[in-house]
Amino acid sequence: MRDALVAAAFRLFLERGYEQTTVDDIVALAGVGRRSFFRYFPSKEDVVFPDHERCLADMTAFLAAGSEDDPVRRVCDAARLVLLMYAENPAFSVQRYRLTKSVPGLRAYELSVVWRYERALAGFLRDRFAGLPDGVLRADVIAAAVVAAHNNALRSWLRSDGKGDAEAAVDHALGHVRAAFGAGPVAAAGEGPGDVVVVVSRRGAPLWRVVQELETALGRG
Amino acid sequence: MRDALVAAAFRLFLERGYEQTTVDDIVALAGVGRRSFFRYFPSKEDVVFPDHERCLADMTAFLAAGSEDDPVRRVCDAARLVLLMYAENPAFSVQRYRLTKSVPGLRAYELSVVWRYERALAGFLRDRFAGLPDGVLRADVIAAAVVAAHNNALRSWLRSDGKGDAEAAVDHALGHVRAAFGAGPVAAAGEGPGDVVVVVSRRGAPLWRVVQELETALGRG
DNA sequence: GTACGGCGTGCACTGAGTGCCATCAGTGGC
DNA sequence: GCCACTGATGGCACTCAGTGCACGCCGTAC
Repeated sequence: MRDALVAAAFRLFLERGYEQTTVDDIVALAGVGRRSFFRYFPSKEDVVFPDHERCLADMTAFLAAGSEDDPVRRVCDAARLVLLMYAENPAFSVQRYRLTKSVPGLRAYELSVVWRYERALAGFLRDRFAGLPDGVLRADVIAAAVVAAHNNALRSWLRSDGKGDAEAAVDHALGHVRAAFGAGPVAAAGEGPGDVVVVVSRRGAPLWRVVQELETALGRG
Repeated sequence: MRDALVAAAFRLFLERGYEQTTVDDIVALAGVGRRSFFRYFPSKEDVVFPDHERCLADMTAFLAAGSEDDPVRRVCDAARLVLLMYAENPAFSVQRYRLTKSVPGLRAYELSVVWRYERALAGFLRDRFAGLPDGVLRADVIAAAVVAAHNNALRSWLRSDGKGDAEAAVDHALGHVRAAFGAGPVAAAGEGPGDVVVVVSRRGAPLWRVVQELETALGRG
């Protein structure tokens, strides 16, 4: 029933446009009652993004489950889950992309979906950075950067009709973020019994990362 | 007339909530015709953000006007314009913040407004980075980071009822972004013999002192 | 058979947003 | 004084998304 509604909706959206299609048209084509539509989709916009709810749950679970040394890497991996969802069904994703690009209402709705992903990532980072100076700020900024990089790669893949290697593009884009925020000092040696800590860093490395490494080395993580 | 509508709308929104207030209620209180409301505000949500259109135009003009050596600095300055708009009328901004925080529909609308700011910043950076490798990606990521940092500072200022120094908070937040992205990738990669910094610290040394030393060593006073 | 809970459906209603036309003030030309 | 013209406003009717409610259908338990 859900699938039938989605199929009918997309057929009409592509045929005559999103705003020119009423919910009555959709349910008529799908052969179900109008009231049932709103049982499966809280709004007309939701039928365009039928799988984001599940994907968001997957991401939340992924973040809650594993723990890695580098939270930035973990968050990048979480973002990749979204790409995988899009890549599961390239034809559908490309159609939807064209739709959302041209309909302001859908673009606004997509923003709120992306926002929820971003908040999930930021929440994870906030926990990891708790106690660090400006931890919340860093978490928010890194989450925004990860989402922006991911979306940049995703959108160019969608613009090319799903041709090309989406995973490689996203990896490349996220690599930039990790270079800016994730790759900190080359080394930090402070684990030994002595009372001296040595940190080696490249010039231009992000200060936050250096400080984080320092704190760990100094025993304040 | 615009102002009268905004005033009436906010009075009712605060009194009985956004969703419990109909457009008819607003125009009745303002003493104007219902049709006139939609002449001034394309939707009920727009009355909550009556000055963003102007602010967006200001930002676009600001970006189009001046040219500075460092595009990242320019973009950060542009973001400050938004803060200034909020700071112009702290009481109103705080009220609106409470409203948008608690009403999902308004939060979604705000996202689309923020998105337009972000696209303005990203567009500026895309022009400046045109031709550079991954220029578009870099532009999008930096714009997102700037917006996230700005919003982080802005929101904590709003949460504190407009007490405290908003400008300082935003400057601090944007400083982090400029620290991460201000020095371009070429400089960050480091060339020449002096691109490695070694810091030696005693365990138990005050962290702020270590950071101070680091900043000096990394060339970021 | 009967009671019950879940699912789909029809109906009526609210409220946002729009198109169309009437009204009215201000303005310039004659 | 009179007449067009223009722009801002108001009123009215309409579409359509979304909701609350109650009804019917069906499979299961007892």
